[in-house]
Amino acid sequence: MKRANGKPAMPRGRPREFDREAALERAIDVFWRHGYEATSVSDLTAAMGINPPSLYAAFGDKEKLFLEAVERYQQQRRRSVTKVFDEAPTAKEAVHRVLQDAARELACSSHPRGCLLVMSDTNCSDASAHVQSDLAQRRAAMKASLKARIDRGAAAGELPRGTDTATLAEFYSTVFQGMVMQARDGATPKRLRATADAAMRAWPRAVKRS
Amino acid sequence: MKRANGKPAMPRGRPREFDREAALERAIDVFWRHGYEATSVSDLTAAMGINPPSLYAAFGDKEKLFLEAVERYQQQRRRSVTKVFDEAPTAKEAVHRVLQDAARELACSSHPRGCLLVMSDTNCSDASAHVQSDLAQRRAAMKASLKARIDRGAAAGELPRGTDTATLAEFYSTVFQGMVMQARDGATPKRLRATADAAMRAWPRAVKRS
DNA sequence: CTAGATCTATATCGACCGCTACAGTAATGG
DNA sequence: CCATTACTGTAGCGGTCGATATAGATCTAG
Repeated sequence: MKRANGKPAMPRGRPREFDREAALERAIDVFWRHGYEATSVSDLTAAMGINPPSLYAAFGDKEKLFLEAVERYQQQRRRSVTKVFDEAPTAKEAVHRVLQDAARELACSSHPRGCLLVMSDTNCSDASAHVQSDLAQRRAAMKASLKARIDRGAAAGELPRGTDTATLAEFYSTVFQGMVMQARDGATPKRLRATADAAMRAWPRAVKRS
Repeated sequence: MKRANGKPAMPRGRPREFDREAALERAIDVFWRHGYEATSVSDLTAAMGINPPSLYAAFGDKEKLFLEAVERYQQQRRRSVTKVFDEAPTAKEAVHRVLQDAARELACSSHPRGCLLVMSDTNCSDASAHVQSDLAQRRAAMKASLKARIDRGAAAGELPRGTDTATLAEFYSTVFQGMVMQARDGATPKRLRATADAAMRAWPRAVKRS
């Protein structure tokens, strides 16, 4: 609820001293590294450079902070994927480029390995069921957007008649999630890239027409 | 340190009242469901039907209990996979059958979804680094045994010359781990099977010789 | 039967969890 | 200036964590 017009219209009282967005970025990094449950509020406040009351005033509680971190994280990823989906001339090339980008990003040294949406998926108690279902929805949405891009390619005649695009989307989602785990286990970008290239050999080939 | 000779040679003192192996099976189930860190000793004692001192006397501590559970779990899986590797006539069929078995087992209703070796992989703090490295070694061993089977097929001339068997093994390990995550997200055995079949289309084809 | 060992169950231990009450401080609008 | 507001850091809430001290019960060895 920041100001959006020309006038300052500062909120009353003493303004916040820390940068909310910068703090959120720090929180993303910690959650990315350790997941939701394994990250303590102490870890967060230490990394964000603030005290617990400031965290709770600015973000609500640990769960709201996590969900906001996930939303921000995913906005950035979605932008990148959407760009590839739009620019790639064919569905096959779109999928290939997304996997290649993943191979580079999942083991990039400038941020934690793996994917924030997957990092909190396992090793969780019943207490975080609400968070789990939110993450599951987001993963399902990713799969759906992948299927939509493949369907677009199918409509353009890029795929053999009767190709099961749902299965195809599910397969490449599976490969992506597997690559996340491989990255967690120390796979290099080069190894991940080789895996991505191997996966593309499963793309349906047009039956020879003669 | 049980007796191994003919004589009873009972250990001194009051014998344990609960069945150690049955309790371990219960522990496997709980760890399988929630992973290592997210499982509390209270969860374990409740499921095993024993009290904390009995657990610590019989298994050492939570970490030793987990490692023993993992070892027992993996022995069973290894036996199944080894059988398939030995019986399948070709490497391709071996890999296909392992993935098909996984599709059935990962979403089987008679036990928790997913794979115990993967369930504790994410969402973990630095405190369990020792456990993490143990699990990573086991996953690496699985990948190595897969590569060994593929190499055997390559030696038998089943694969095109110059095929990168390491990449092939890594790709199918990636698919398996991805299937684990899909199973966690509610994929049915039928959907997993479709994904496994899709993955087999990436198997190298012999170049036409004309 | 006694001595010794190890089981059982209860009742904690200190440490940390997510979270907040409190007091002091600093910036605002009027 | 004052009154209001919401920040700041400290200190601590009830609860749970992994792990144990303790005491009584129950087994074997001699």
